Amino acid sequence: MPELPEVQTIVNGLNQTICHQTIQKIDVFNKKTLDSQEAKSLLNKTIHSIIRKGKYIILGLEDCDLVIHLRMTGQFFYFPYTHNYELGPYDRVAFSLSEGLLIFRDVRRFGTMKLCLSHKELLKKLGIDPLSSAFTSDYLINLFSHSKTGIKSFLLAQDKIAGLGNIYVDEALFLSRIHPESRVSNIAVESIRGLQEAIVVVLQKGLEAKGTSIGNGLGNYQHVNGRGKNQQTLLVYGRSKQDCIVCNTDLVKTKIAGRGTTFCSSCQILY
DNA sequence: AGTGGCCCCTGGCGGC
DNA sequence: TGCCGCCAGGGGCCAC
Repeated sequence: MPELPEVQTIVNGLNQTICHQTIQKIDVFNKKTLDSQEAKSLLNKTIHSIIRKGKYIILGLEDCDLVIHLRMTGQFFYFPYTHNYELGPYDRVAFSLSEGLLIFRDVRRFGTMKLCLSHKELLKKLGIDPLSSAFTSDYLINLFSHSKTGIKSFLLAQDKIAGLGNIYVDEALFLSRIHPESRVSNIAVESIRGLQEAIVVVLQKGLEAKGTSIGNGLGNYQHVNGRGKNQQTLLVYGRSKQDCIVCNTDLVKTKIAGRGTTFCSSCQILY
């Protein structure tokens, strides 16, 4: 389940491997992942940059952008031609680059690749990047004052803050001691400041651990060079019925805003 | 504006 | 053991 730290880790890995290489051939094994006409027009183009916007990966080509979303199970792997690679059943797109093979693997086939002149038009609805310097507590307080929705759905909405997903939202709400069923307009200003700090802390911690790799199953997040380590130090996500690390109460799992949500009913205050 | 539900998709797992 | 049905979930879309 790639969120901001996972996508950024993948982008970092791609920058170390495929930047400045030219796309010589593309094999599309799943039509919904990448349109075959769009694939054709990518041929002989050089990858000049790889950046992240929210949870999107943008390959900057000479005169266009390839905008990629991994959704749930999208993964990238890179194999230099000195390494013999045999295609697997979940490989959806294979890019033959000048020096190696870039594989897009996606078990559930939710992932998408779209070609456009510039990513700016396609991604214009994305909200603020939570790791940018503009993401301050005053910014968040202002955002909250214009909304009456629940905090869980607010933090998951990519048009407000771009990059948070279910794992880091649950972690940040626990750290800032805010109950996930709280209404944003009711949350005390001091708690919003705490939440802003908590969001940055959980994302940076995830980034340092190279992301969260849950389980060993097919399609679970990996970066270009292996698994992340953040799953080892999660405070609430995936820990329902286990002890809260602060007060020893059993953590609760419910469904809020359509998402599985784990929290401590004792530590986290309902506003 | 907000909310809830459906859809996409498939492996994994709990329950019977 | 074997099978059924549900769950995971990002985001787009639709109805209310």
